[in-house]
Amino acid sequence: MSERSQSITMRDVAEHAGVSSSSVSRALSGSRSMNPDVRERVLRSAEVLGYEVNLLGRALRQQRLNVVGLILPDFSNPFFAAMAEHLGEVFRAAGFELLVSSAGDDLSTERHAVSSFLGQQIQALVIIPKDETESREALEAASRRIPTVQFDRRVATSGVPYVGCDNRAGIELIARHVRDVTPQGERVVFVGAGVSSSSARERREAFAALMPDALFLDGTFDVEWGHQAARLLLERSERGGTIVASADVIALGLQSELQARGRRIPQDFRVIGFDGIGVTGYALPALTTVRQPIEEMCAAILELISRDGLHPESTEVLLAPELVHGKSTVLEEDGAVAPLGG
Amino acid sequence: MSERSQSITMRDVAEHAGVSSSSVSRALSGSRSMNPDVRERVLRSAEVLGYEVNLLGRALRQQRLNVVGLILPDFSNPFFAAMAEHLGEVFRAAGFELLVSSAGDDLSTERHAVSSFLGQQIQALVIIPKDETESREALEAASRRIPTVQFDRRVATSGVPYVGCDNRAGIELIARHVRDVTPQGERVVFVGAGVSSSSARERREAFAALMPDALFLDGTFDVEWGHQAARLLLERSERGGTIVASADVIALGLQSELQARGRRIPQDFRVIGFDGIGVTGYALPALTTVRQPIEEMCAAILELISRDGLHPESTEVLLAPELVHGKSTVLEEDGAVAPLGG
DNA sequence: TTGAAAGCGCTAACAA
DNA sequence: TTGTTAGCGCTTTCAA
Repeated sequence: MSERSQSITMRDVAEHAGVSSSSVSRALSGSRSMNPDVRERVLRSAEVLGYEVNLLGRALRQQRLNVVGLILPDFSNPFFAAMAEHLGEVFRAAGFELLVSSAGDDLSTERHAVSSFLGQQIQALVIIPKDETESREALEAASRRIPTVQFDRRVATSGVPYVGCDNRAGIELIARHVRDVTPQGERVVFVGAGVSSSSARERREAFAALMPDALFLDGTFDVEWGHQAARLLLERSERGGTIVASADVIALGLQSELQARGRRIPQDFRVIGFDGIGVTGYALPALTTVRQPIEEMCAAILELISRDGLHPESTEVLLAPELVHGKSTVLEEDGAVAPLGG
Repeated sequence: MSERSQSITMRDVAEHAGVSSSSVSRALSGSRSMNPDVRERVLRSAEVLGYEVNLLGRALRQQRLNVVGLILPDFSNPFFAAMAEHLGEVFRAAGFELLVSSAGDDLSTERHAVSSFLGQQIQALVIIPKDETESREALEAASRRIPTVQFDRRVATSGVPYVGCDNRAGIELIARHVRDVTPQGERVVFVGAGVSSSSARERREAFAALMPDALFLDGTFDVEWGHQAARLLLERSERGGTIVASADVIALGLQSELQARGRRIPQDFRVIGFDGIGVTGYALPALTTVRQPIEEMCAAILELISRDGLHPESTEVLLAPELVHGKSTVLEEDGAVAPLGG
C-alpha cells in the first residue's frame, strides 16, 4: 500500500485559513455568531486540505461519542440480523451511528463487548442479553454508566428497561390456532430452546400453561436443532401432529427434515414458528408464525433511550405480535396448483 | 433510571492508591519495571473504585484505537452475517475488537459509515463495497488513511487489497455439474443479481463464457428475487431445466416458489446455489452449492491487515471454493424414505 | 466576532 | 522504580 496520509488537524486548517482553531471549530459546527466570509474561507481550506474531524478529540472534550452500540448474541440468527438492520435505520434517522458487536454466544465475550463500548464513551447501549441470569453483571455495568435497553431477552431482576414482544400473547394466538387445526387424538409438540434466555422460557411457560399435555422438547435457537428435533419425533414413532417451534429457524429445520423423511406438511405434521422475520421467505410451505412488530420495537427502543432519565422507575414495553397464517398448518382452500408448463 | 455514575479516572485511582497517574497507567498496562507491591495496591484501588479505562483518552494519546471496522451492505444476507460472525472471532483472537456497521444498501450511508470509522481512528477497515464503481470514493478515502481490505465484492481499479473466493473457479465447478445433470434438450438458466457488484458480475460472466446458450435473468441478492424469478420462468412456460443462482438466498427462493407451484426438485427443475453458508440447512431438498472458504478468507484478511505496508503493490487473494452436492440436483441413489411411523 | 488558554483522560519521554 | 510534564485533537469558556 501507498503511504498513509498524516491526518490533517484543525491546526492545519486554521493555519491555512489564517485564523485560530477556535474559528475552525465554530465554522464546522455551524455557530451562528461568526463572520460569513471567515466561515467560507475556513470551509474552503478544510475542503482543500481534505480535513476530517477526529471524533476522538471531540468526544474526549464533549464527554460523549455520537454512537449507539448494539450487542447481540449472534449475527447468524436472521431475526437478530433483521433487527440490527432496522435499528440501524431508526438510529441513523435520529442522528446516531449504530455500531454492532456480536457476543459470539459467549458470556465473557459479551462482557468484553460491553466494556469496550463503555470505554469508547458511547451514548447508549441496546443489548440482547445472552443469558437470563449470567448476563446480569454486564448489563448492569452498562446501565450504571449510560442509557441501556434490553431487547428481546431480558435479565428480569436487573431493573434495566426492556423492550420485547408480548411472548405470552403470541403463544396464546398460537395455542388457539393449534386447537383449530389439530385433529382429534393427534399430538401437540412444543420444540423450545432451553430456558436460559427469557424469550425461550416465556414462550415455553406460556405454552405449558395453555397446553400442559403437549410434549416438550428443548434445544437451541438454530436450524440444526430443528432437524434434530424432527428426528427425535420420528424415533418416538410420532405419525403426525402439530409442532410449535419457539423460533422460525427451528421451525424451518423441522419442516425440511420432516419433508426429507417423507412426511407431508400440513397433512401429516403442521408446523408453527415464532418471529416472523428474516427467514419466512425460505419456507415451503410458507410458515404459519407469529410476527414480532419489529418497527414498533425499534421505535420504542429509540424512545426509551431518548427519554432516559425522565422516568426513574424501571420500564417494560411489551408490544403485540400478530399471527401470520401460512400453509404449514392449513391446506390451501382452492387446492389449485398451476399446471406443469404454466 | 438511577443516576449514572461519574466516570472514575486514573487520577482518582492514583489518589486512592497514593501514587501518580503514570504508575496507574503502568500497573494497568502490565509494565515490567515496577514494584510489585505498588502494582498490587494500584490494581486493588482500581478494583475498589470500579475504574474502567477511557479508551478515547488512550486512543487519542496513542493515535490508534484497538478496533477494526467491518462495513457490509446488509445484515440480512446470511452469507454476510456468517462472515461477520467468523471475522469477529478471528479478530478477537488476534486482540482486536470488531465493530460492524451496515450500509443499509445505500451509497451515502456507506460513505458515512466510512467517515465515522475513520474519525474514530480505528486500526483497519474491512469492507464489502456495495457497488463496483460507486463505492470507489468511500473505499479510497479509507485506504488513504488506514489498512483497508475489500472483501467478497471489489472496486476493481482502486488498488485496494481484495480477498474473495475465486468466482470463476466456482462457476466452472457448477458448469461441469450442470452438464452432468441436465437432460438433453432442457434449458439451463442463470439467475443473477445485477452487474453492479463485482461478485454478481464475475459469476455471471464466467457462466456466460462457459454456457452462452443459457437463459440469463437478473435481479438482486435476496429471497424475493428467487421467488420472482421462479414465477418468470413458469410464465415463460419452462417445463423443466437446471437453474443456477448466483447466491444461495436466491436459490432458496427459487426452490420454494417452484415447489409451491407444484414443480418437483430435482425431477422437473434442478437448482444450484452459491455461497454454501448458513442457509443450506433451511433448504429442502438440500441445496447443491459452491461453498466459499470462509475460514481461509478471514485468515487472509487478518494476514493482509497485519502485514499492511510490507507489500507495496496491490494484492488480490482468491481462494478456492468447493462444490457441495445436495439433493436439489440429483435424485437420492437409494431412493429410501423412512416409512411413516419411523 | 475572534483568539488565547484550559483541559477532557490518557501515555510516554524524560528526570530524579 | 517513580513522578513530573507535555501533548494527542478538540471544544468551550473567557477576554479582548
